[in-house]
Amino acid sequence: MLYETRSTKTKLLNSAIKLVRSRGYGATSVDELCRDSGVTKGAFFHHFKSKEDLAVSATRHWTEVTNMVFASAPYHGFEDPLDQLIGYIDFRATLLEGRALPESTCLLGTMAQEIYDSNPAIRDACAAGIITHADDVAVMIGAAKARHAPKATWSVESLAVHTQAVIQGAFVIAKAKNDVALAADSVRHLRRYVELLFHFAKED
Amino acid sequence: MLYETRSTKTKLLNSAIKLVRSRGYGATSVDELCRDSGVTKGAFFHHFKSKEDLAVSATRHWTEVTNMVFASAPYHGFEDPLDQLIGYIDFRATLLEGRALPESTCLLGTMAQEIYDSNPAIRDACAAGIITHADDVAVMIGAAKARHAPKATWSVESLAVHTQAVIQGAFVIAKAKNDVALAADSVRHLRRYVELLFHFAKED
DNA sequence: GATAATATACCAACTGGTTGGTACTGCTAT
DNA sequence: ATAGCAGTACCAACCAGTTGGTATATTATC
Repeated sequence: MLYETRSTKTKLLNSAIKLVRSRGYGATSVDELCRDSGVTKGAFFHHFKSKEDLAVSATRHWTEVTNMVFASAPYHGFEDPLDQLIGYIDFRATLLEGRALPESTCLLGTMAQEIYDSNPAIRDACAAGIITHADDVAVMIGAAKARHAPKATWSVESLAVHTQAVIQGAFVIAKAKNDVALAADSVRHLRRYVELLFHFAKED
Repeated sequence: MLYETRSTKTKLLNSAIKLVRSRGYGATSVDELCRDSGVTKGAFFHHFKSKEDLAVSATRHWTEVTNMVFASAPYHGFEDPLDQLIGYIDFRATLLEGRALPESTCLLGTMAQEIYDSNPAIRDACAAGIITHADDVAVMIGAAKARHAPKATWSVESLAVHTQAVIQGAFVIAKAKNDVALAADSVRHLRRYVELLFHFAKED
């Protein structure tokens, strides 16, 4: 086909992810988006009814892409769910290695932080993406708890959400100090927390 | 005095804190700032040479105000630095109670997330504020470590920064899900982490 | 299987409104 | 009276979104 509707749309979605991750939503203009993806403004508004619509679609696109990254990650190979969980955390740490800040951080957290009070549609789309991921983590945590810490009092869901909070917070600190290494530091603390949580449960 | 230069300036700073915390930096216009604080545009640019200048001043103002809040917090009364540290974390949790989201979250984290790649001046001002606070926490952690866990391998500074990362991340998640309670949840996990870290150190 | 009708993809120019910032004027305290 | 403060009017640049139109693709009709 000569009219590449799929590629025009994905080009815009990828530009949105790229630009919003470094400038934020508000500071990314439709014109910039068009320039970056080599698409005209007419084409933009043919595919998306508004800038907000693009943002919502971009969160979905982001969720799909990242889901694939995690689906093919090595930690799924471990038999013990606790090993999987620790493996997941380590995998998150490797995602921070040798990458520049804007390529390391999370689109969803960046946008949510900025628009949570003024744009419910985007905010909810971000929340959905984060929760989808947290639920995947919760499955590992649930299985690990059932096997290694059945009597522990902490909740599976709460710990899963906490893992995401730590990662999001690590990005904020890394951005403020302009240093990705700080994010890896916090992920290491998260790893230790999970280890302590299970190590401790095994003792009694 | 009739020309209240101090109050005009502080009115603008307070409006900046209020509006930026809910809309973000980019989406907060100079006109809105003026409207909210009942100040004219001429007065605005008399006191601040640019919108960016206001933002940098606002981070300093924010740091001063929050420093005073923490300085007068109850946890300083404890003799044992570990009690102080746990008390600090609990105090952070109480700051989340019964407050709406925009009044609970951190100006510095919100701004840093948004402008880190496009506005170094504001970014550095945010980092400075966060680090100032992390350093205060590091003092407690250092004293607690010296008394209760002198042989522990984790670094005082790294843990201090991590406490701030967790709190920042808690805000991001709370914003995405539009629920302050989620932030308190993560702060509780942070408390447990610190407890485990010290409890564990005491055992060997 | 040619043709007409319709739907989709795209484009450049433009619109009304907003942006951060400026120029200039007037007020008020000392 | 003069220096610092506040008010009004304004600007060029930019914003998201619309316009009227063309080019390509798909489908319906014969």
